[in-house]
Amino acid sequence: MDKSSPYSFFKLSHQQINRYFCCMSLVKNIQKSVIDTLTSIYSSSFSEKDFQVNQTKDEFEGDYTIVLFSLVKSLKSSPELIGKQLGENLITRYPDLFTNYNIIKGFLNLSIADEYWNTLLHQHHHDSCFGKHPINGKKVMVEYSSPNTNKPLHLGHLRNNFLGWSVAELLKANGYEVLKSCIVNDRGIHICKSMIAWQRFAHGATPATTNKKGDHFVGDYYVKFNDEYKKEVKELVEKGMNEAEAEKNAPIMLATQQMLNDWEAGKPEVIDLWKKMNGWVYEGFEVTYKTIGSDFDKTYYESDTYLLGKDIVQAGLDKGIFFRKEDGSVWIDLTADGLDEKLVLRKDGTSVYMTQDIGLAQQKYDQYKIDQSIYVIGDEQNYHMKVLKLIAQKLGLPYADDIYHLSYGMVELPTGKMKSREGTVVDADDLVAEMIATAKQHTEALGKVKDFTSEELDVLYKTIGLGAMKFYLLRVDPKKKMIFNPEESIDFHGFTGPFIQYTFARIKSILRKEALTENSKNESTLLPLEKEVLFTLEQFPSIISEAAKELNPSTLANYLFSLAKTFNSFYAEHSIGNAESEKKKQLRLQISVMTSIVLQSGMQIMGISVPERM
RNA sequence: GGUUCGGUAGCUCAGCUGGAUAGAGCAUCAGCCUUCUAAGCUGAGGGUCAUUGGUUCGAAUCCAAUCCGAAUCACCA
Repeated sequence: MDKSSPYSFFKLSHQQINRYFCCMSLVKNIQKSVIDTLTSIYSSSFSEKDFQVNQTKDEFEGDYTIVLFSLVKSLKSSPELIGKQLGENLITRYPDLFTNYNIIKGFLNLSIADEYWNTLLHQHHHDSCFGKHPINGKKVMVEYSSPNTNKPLHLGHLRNNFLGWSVAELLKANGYEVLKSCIVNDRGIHICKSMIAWQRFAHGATPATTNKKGDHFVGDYYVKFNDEYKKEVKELVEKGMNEAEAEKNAPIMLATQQMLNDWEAGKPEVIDLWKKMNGWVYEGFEVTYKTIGSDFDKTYYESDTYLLGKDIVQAGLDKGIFFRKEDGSVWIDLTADGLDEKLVLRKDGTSVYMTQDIGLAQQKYDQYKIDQSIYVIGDEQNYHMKVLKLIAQKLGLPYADDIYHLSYGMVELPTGKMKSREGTVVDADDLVAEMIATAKQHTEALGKVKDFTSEELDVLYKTIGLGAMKFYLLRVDPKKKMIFNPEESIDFHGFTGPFIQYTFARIKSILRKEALTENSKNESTLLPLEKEVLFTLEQFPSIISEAAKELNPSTLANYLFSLAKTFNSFYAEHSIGNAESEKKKQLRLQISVMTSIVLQSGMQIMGISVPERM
C-alpha cells in the first residue's frame, strides 16, 4: 500500500493561510494564546508541538486541557507552578476566551468564556457554508467504482461507490476542484465468457423478453458459462485428461479464447454482440447508479485504453529503466526496492494491466493537468498500486508522486469472503431494495406520516433506507475490512443514518412551529447542555479538514453521531418552545438551526439526504 | 517463504502524532411519552486493549519478539 500521506497536497498558499486565521478553530486559538503567553513569560520560543491541547474529561471542570508534563523539563519548573503562571496569564490576557482555570496534577483545565460561544452562534447559526473551506485552486481526480461489464454490482462495489463519492465531496468542501472518474472494465476474457454463454444458451432472449435488468441478465450468462465450463472439465477428466490440461482444453474455453482474438481483430459480428451485451449492462448499471447516487464527470472504457502505455514502455526501454528478455517480453527489475521483477509488455508485444494503467494515468494528466490522482481501489491491489507508482517515479513521470491509492478493506460475511461461485455474493440491487422495504416497514409501524402522499412516502423510504445503508458502510475506517451480516438487517437505531436523520427531522418540526425572530447576539449565560452542543458544533470545520486529510468519511460519521446525540440530550432536558424566557427560546432556536445545518451539510458529504419529516 | 495490513466488551466498531478511572452502538436488565416527533432520553452490568519484554514521570497508542487472522508476490484484470 502507498504509505505516503495525502497531506502533501494540503499545502496552503500564503493568502489561504491568512483566510484560515480569520476563522481559526478554537483549538488553534488556544494553541496560539498559550504559545504567546509562554513566550512572554519565559522569554524563549515555543511551538504547538511543545504541549498538547485535549478536551477536558467530563469528571473535571473546564473545556480544554493543556498537558503540562512536556514543558517541565525545558522550563525546569514544576507542572503546578507552570500551570499557575500560565493559567493566571491566559485569563488576564484573553478574558474573551478564558474565564477560569484549575490545575490537577500536570493538567491545566481551561474554561472557555460564554462570550466565545455566543459569538460563534451569532456569526454562524445561519451560515450554510459553515465548515466549508475556501477554494484553493488545486485539482484532484477521484477514480472509483470501476465495474466489470460481466456481472451486476455487489456489496463491495457499494462500499467503493459510497467511499469514492464521499471523498470527492470532502475534498470539494475543503476547496478542491474535483473530477470524479470511472474506468469500466468492458473487455477481456471475462467479458467473452458471458458472450459465449449467451450465444449458446440464450436462444435469442434479451433483458426485454425476459423482463430482467440488463446487468443481471448478462451476469446470469456469466454464471452459466462457469457451470458449463466446470461440466466440460469434469467430463474431460473422466476421460483421463489431467485437470490442468482439461481446464485449458475445455471446448467452451477454447471458443472463448477464439472470441477474444476475434474481438481484438475487430470481427464485426463479435463487436456487434459485445456492443449489444455491454449496452444491456450499461442500462442496468445506470438504474443502480441513479438509485445510489453515484455519478462521474468522466468515464473511461478499458476497450479504449487497453492499448495505451506502449510508447511509455518504449521510452523506458530507451532510458534503460526497463529491459527485454530473450523471449521479447519487457520487464522492470524492482528487487532493489524490495519488490520483484514486473512484466510490462508480453512477449507478443501486447500490454498488460500495469502498462494500461500507466497509459491511463498519463492520459488523465494530459487531459486535465490534475494535481492529485486518487484511486479508490480495494486493498487486494495494494501491491499493484505500489508498483504502478514506483514505475511512474522511476520513469520520472510528472504525476508520479501525485498518485495516491485510497485502499479500502473488503466487505466480508460472517462466513468469510463473498464468493460468486458459492452464491454468497450480496447483490447491490437486492440489498438496496431490502433496505428500502425495511425502512417502509419501520415507518409504517410508527405511523407518524399518515398524511404523506404515496410519492412522498416513496421518497422518504428511499431516503431512510439508503441513508441507513450508506452510513453503515461509511462509518467504518475505510482501511479496515468490515463484516456484514446479511442475517441481521442493518439497524435503524443508535449509531446509524436514520438516528441522525431523525434528529434533523425533529429540529425541523420545531422550526415549523417556532419562529427564530432575533438575529442579534444572545448574551445568555449558557447551561451545560447548551454549551455542549455549541462545543461540538464548533469542531465541524476541523472535522471536515481532518476527514479530508485522511480521506476518511468515518471521521465525519462519528462526529455527526456525537453531535446528534449531544443535541438529543439537550432536547430531552430543555424545552425550546417553552423556554424559561424569550431570550432563552431564541438562543435555543439558534442552536437548533445551526445543528440542523451542520447535520445536513455533513450528511450531504456522505451522500445522505435528510428528511423534513419522518 | 518475502512484503503489507489487522487482533480493544458477547457482536459491530471508535480511540493509535504517548496523558487523568479505555469509549460508543447493538444485545441484556431497570426507568422515562396528558407540553417541542420515544427511529428518542436516563441509568446498570459487561475489558488482563492477542502475549511477552523494552523505552519513560506516564503505554491500548512507540520499539522488539512471539502467537493468531487476512491480502498479495500471474505473460488475469
